[in-house]
Amino acid sequence: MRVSNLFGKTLKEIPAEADSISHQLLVRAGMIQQIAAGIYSYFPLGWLVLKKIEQIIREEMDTAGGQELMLPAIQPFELWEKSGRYPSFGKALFTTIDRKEHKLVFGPTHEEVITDVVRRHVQSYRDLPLLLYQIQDKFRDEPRPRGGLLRVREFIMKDLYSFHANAESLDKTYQKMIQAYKNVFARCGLPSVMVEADSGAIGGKESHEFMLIAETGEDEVIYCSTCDYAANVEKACIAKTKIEIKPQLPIEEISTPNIKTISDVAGFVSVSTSQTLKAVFYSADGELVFAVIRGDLNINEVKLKNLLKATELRLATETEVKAAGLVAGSASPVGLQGMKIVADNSITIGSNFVVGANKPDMHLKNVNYPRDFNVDIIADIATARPGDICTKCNGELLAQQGIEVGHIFKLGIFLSERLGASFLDQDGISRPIIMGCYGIGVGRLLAAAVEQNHDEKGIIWPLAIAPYQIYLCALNMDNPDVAEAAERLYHDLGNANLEVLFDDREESAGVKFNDADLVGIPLRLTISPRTLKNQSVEIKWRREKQSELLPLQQELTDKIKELVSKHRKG
RNA sequence: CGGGGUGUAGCGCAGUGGCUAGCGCGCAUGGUUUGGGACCAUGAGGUCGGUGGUUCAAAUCCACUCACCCCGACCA
Repeated sequence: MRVSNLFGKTLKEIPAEADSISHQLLVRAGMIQQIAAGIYSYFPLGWLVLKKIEQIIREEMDTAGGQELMLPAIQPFELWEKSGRYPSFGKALFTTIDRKEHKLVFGPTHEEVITDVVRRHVQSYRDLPLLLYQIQDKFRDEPRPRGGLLRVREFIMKDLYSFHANAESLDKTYQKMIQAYKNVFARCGLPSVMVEADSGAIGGKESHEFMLIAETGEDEVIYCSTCDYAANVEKACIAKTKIEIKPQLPIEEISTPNIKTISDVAGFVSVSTSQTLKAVFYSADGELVFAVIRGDLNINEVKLKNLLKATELRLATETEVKAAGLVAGSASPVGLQGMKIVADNSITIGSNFVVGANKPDMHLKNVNYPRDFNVDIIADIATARPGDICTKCNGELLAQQGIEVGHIFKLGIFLSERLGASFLDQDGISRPIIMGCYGIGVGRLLAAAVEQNHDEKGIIWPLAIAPYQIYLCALNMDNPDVAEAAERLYHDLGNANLEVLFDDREESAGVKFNDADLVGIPLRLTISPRTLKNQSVEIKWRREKQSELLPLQQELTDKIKELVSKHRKG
């Protein structure tokens, strides 16, 4: 492709709307353009990258036994009523009504449709297992799209759905997909980490996410400094520090004027925060819930939400708290009635706690569970933090920001049961099909690649997903010798099946070099009167500072081809 | 949905009631340049987000409204 013909212009200035690095660079490089909040067009350079990522994904899915198909973007709302997932998607589910007043959904994902497809075609265990995938546009009416391509409403996603006669078969495929995902990210040249994950609205039991580590990531990854444990903070478990259990002392009421926070209370009574209990109030689908946890820990709202099987969980408002007769800052599970109490299991690790007294400016000392209060549910609802202890090996946990680019789930049978997808087993008994699903956000992966690979000049594409492998930069195109040598090289490189973006514009060297750096093509070749004087071309990798001269001769294209393939392997 | 912000040329911005709405980038034409975003000259390009109001007079003041961005809520 010649730059003089390429659709899409580079920009010198940072677009006002773009905040994240990847958004700024992708717009400045002329790769994407926003048309509405969270809705983008892909221009040729951006689309080329996307197609390369898609191709790598396709090859890995095919290798893993997947078959690609295409599913409708618009789906009947009834499918979502049947699956029962309508409430958990809530307003993100984008619906419309056709001329016959029939309610339709723009697919936010395709489990419902694919299950319906499979339901009609699978009758026997002999038809299983089955791995079907699609790469296409989906739409979620996100409350707040942000960060350019990092969180959009219309997005391209690869989803593979697997169908099984038994759990072993699902396990086998799940492992295969883990390997396929690792291959995909490795082949893209993007280091990834796999972490244990919460399965969220999608449902299901076991679930893992694939993250690209980047400072700007929205997700927090907790990982162990010594073993291989890694989990999304939403899911991560910690070994709660043991505290010596002392003989239980009688409860004592103490005056604590104007003392509300845990650290103030602990300081006032001269105990560590781990000898206090913290109370937090939530509204779970409208019901007030009293959550209690040891004072040195924080509540993990995702764990709490899952535990309560709540669709909506938020902190209770001040008004709601007052109306329930609770005293913020001095609340206590002791003597509390008329509301659900959920406790973190840390309240059993410790003794003689300091808690609120349910009276203003008063606290209680020496409170012990279960001697002094009862709870409705006791479970792990604590948030992991860096510095906490790993449950697997007692190592120290650390945290990093990551961008979620893939998520895989063992769905089980809840969808196939609800949608009536069953098969006859060897004994002629009808059973629900066991399912798994495996997604990759293709556009987000592209953006995450930029977040991970850039410098102050622009993007630095990994070779495997770069829109072109080579940026051929001809300086002084009005010089016939330059023009001729550049045209010949462009032609030869093309014949050697190298992907070349040929900057044939009559622009100054600075403009061309800056554009080359901005667009981020891995290898730059420069031809100019200066290089021709030496019968050579200049060659420079985008990631490196140094350039070198290669002699302009017959073997040049072979030499470049070799460099490119060596770079790809290295 | 709550809080904050921004809408003026393709892009980035200036313009707080008064003449024909400006500047930079980009674009067009001509010329001089030519290894890290060159220079000179000339030129094209505007429903000032929209609607309604106040006024002799509105990009500018008021009301409503729409869009976009940021923080939070939310989020495979």
